[in-house]
Amino acid sequence: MDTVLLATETPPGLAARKKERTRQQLAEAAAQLFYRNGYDATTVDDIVTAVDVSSRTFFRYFPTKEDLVVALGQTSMGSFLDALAQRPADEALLTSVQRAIENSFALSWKDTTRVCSFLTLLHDTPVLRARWLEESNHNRGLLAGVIATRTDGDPSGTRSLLIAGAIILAIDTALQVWFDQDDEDEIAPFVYRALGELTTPLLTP
Amino acid sequence: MDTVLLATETPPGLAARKKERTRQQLAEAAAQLFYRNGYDATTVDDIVTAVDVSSRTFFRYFPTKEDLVVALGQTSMGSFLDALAQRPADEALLTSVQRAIENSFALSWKDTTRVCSFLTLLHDTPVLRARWLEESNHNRGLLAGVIATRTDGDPSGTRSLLIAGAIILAIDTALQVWFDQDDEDEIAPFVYRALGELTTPLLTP
DNA sequence: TGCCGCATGACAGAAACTGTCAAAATCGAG
DNA sequence: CTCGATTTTGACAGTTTCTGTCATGCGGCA
Repeated sequence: MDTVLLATETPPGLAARKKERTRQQLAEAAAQLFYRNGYDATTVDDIVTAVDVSSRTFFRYFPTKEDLVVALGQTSMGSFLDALAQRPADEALLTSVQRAIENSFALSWKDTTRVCSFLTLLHDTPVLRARWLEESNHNRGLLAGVIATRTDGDPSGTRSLLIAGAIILAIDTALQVWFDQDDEDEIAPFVYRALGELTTPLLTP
Repeated sequence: MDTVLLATETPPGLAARKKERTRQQLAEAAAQLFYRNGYDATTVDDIVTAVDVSSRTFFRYFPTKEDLVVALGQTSMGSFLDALAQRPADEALLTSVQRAIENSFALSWKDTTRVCSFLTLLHDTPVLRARWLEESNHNRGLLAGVIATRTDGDPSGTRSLLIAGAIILAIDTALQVWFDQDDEDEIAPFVYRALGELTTPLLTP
């Protein structure tokens, strides 16, 4: 059954490579057009013309035009969740989160100009902001699951959802603050500072 | 200049009343159709047919089909912000928020079936969830402004945004938890409980 | 080489919008 | 009440996103 793969360079066949290549081309062409002309002003037709595929093919790769942007912003949330899940459960959650970030998001955040371009796109395209928030909302559910296993609590209980939401919130807020005062500082410190705020009560009784 | 208005019953002219009436009719017809058939399955044509106006007119009242749902969910966020702004600045923020809620959201939350219908709509229509989150995100900015004036901090500083975000987060989470275990309990206690959680650190260092 | 499967392209069409312009209703003044 | 100005509406054409369908063709495999 299993063929021995020594040259794992390109495990899948030629067709699969071509497919992945087309996907990348679409994403890249779209990114350039979006950053140059804006999201709304860029039609799917513009994108497929640049890559020379049919518009029907585009929608086979990306269910909607918005999904294309989600793919662009694909920070490594999956890696983050994996990394977090593998931290020891008795470690302080803040520490676990920081360590997990170092092995996942931190890499994407190195490319500040890329992050800046992406945040600009979100900044002045309400529909994309909405889509991204929905993505964050989805991730919140996943994160709540991981957190619940650490405290063997209810993944859909108030506490888990609140903590997960707060972590996502801190990250998003940090990115926004970093973006607003756009010196070319590193992003990570902003995030760690925002996460640090969560160790103090947000409301005083 | 000013004509003396004794019968302030209907200050604006006949046209304005008619306009408002059409708006209400559109909203109500849409609500029924959405709740009955779902959001996606309901076309703008269905809605305008029910009210007997042209589809072009619909888009003069609501920029998009989504905005119609936002109007349906119009909880009194404006009232909440006003009420909060008028609380004494030296009062504990949690208390201020609770009092402000009592005079704004609490009223809308009385109609649990209505809230339930709306949350159901959000639950199984991703695009509406996204839109609603964007709305929440906008409100977060406004709330951060009010909070900043109390602590004379920076409205777009990390702390203000974080606190505002956490409050919105607590409310949304409470609504979701209430919705998931749908006994016909009152909503307010869920919200107050979630807000109470914010008085303890969400992360331990 | 020759067959199979899947990706692609070329349609046609639904549905959400938008611009434009003429008809109709409302309003304000005489 | 009438007339003209302003506003609201409807009709129409057009763009854009997105979907179903079906025939063509390329890559994979014997």
